[in-house]
Amino acid sequence: MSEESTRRRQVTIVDVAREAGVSRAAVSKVIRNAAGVSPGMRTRVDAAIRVLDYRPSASARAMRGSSYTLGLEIPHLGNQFLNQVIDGARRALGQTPYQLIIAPADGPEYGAIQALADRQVDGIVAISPLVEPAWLERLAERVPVVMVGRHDEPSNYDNVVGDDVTGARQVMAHLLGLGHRRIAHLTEGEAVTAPGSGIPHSFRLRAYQECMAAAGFGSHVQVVRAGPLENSARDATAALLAGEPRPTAIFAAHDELAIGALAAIAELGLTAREVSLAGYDDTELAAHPAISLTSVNQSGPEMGRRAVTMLLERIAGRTEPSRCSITPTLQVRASTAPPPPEDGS
Amino acid sequence: MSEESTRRRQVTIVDVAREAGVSRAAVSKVIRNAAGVSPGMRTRVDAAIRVLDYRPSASARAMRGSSYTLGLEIPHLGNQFLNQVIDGARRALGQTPYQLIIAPADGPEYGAIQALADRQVDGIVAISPLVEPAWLERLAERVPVVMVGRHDEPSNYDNVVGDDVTGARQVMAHLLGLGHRRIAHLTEGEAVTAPGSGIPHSFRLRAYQECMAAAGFGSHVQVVRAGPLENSARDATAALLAGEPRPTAIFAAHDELAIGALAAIAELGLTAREVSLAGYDDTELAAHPAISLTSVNQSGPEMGRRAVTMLLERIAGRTEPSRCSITPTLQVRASTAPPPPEDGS
DNA sequence: ATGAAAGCGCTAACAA
DNA sequence: TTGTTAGCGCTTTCAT
Repeated sequence: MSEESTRRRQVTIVDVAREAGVSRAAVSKVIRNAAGVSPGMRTRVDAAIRVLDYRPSASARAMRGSSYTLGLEIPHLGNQFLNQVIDGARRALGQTPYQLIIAPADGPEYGAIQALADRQVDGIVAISPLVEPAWLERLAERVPVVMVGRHDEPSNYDNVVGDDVTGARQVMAHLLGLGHRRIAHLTEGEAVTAPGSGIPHSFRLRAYQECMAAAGFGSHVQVVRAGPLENSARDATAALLAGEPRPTAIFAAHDELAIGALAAIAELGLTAREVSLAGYDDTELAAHPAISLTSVNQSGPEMGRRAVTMLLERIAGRTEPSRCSITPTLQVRASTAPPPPEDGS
Repeated sequence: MSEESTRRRQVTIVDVAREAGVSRAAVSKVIRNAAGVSPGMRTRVDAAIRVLDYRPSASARAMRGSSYTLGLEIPHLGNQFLNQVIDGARRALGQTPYQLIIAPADGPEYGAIQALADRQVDGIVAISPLVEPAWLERLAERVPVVMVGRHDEPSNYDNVVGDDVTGARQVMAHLLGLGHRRIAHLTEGEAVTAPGSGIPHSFRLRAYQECMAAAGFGSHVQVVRAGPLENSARDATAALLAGEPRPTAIFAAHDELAIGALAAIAELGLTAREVSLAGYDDTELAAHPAISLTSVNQSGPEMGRRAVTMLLERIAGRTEPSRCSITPTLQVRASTAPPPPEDGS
């Protein structure tokens, strides 16, 4: 009659306390490694925990103290660079009692970030979201937040960024040094590159424009934009390469765009000798012999590690905002080469 | 003296009840869309919720009912195919009240899956973990579980798999049809391909062996294994291609291995005319012109969608196990071609 | 249709 | 050092 084997009742701290012949508080102290427990007590409780296969309820814990959970929001899955950041974050958590959970967004990240907060995570790492800084400031009053990849000047949260101006300048110096004059920049939509948005792409774009102007090629500035769709970068590049005069080099604002551009280049049967291509992020694929993409390494794992470190500091009590900027380095590969000799020269 | 602007007290259901001039129970009913609330009540409560910017605490809800959270465990980030599965799962959740969170594992997945259970998720999607089926059965007694990518015969949980035998046979029929005789198989370690493990790779390996034998090339069976390290597939392939006689085709057990193999092939300056290459999963990259990899499409998004659907059914009360097998289709691309003419013929 | 009250599993004062 | 107890915010009978 009773639902016998269907759903066993959960083992709680009370069961452990009874099994070990101690109080609930004692068990609580043991599982939190809190002070004030005798070795004997600890031994007995640990034994009871093992016997009963007890698992503390994160929800119940969250109601009184911490959930021992850190939430990480990403704009979308499948971006290799972001995966590196996440991996760095995960490793940094190492032997801490915290568990990392990831909330993937799609489009405006408010929902995913809010969902993490609703779940009483002890802290949030938000990666490059399009959310309003003011909104984040408010959220950060309630829960520790570290933002990765935005050049904001937050007062309630921390941020970790790459030095995008330096990175972009390295690319441009490399391309200009090879002799390129008609260098195009492939980036994302206007919303993402708007000056003052604080988004890395806006800094890379500006640096591109400034380098072109400084080299005296301001009139050759050509900005191409890819939308969020699958083959957008590929199509945009195909259109770019069909125009006259064709650029001799393309600086893509990140590797994913570059891979898309490479598809267009490959489809036209062109090589680095005709069109040079540089990316940003130095993802795993960039090093692949079939791709061999010149790219800027801003060490994603390190960014993830730093983000978690800062978040743990905040959880531990720090309230002054902290910033961290990572200096990138250029990885030169086969996708960039000197331009072909000028036509009619 | 009091901590004024530092940390505002959280808005609770009590605040909403007071603001709306109703009871806590009434508010609870409204936020759950439960029956027995008058339109007027609903209106007033909704208004109060908006005014106070109230967010229900998932932890508190989890203690009495659901957490409205579904957990998804993946063996590791960065696998494009798994990302497709996740994306399918995320979309399937669509307008349901459930939020998807992801727990990345590394190595044995017990920890990540357990972490999700500890957090009182309402259900778990586990992707191809190396965990003992018996362990999962026990867990599934306490929380709804759907397993993706293992050919188990579970009694307490559901599973979603691709038809790996059919997929592998399609690859082999294609390669044999092109005239290949010395076909090697690149796969993962012994633990993953052990017969009876239920892991897809074991089925793909077996199908490879059987197809070779059936075609009369049993003596040409050559299984190469890649470890978990970065360039393992690349190195293993390089060693394979250095041997004599060199195989004319390689069937990689999944695209990631194939991409690694391609690196070795490209480094030797070889093309599809010398060495054909086929993968499995038909990831985005396989379609890239610079890669153009023949691969088996088992529609990851559909697998994710199905997994979530089944999980929601279980949450709704189903207890009989359910299975779902997805039929794959072969995508032929430029990486496979007829073998070169036999030496000394 | 609405409200009162018990209690989910845990932590943190405080008492012993 | 150990135990007692009061909640955390919510859902859910059960009255009204």
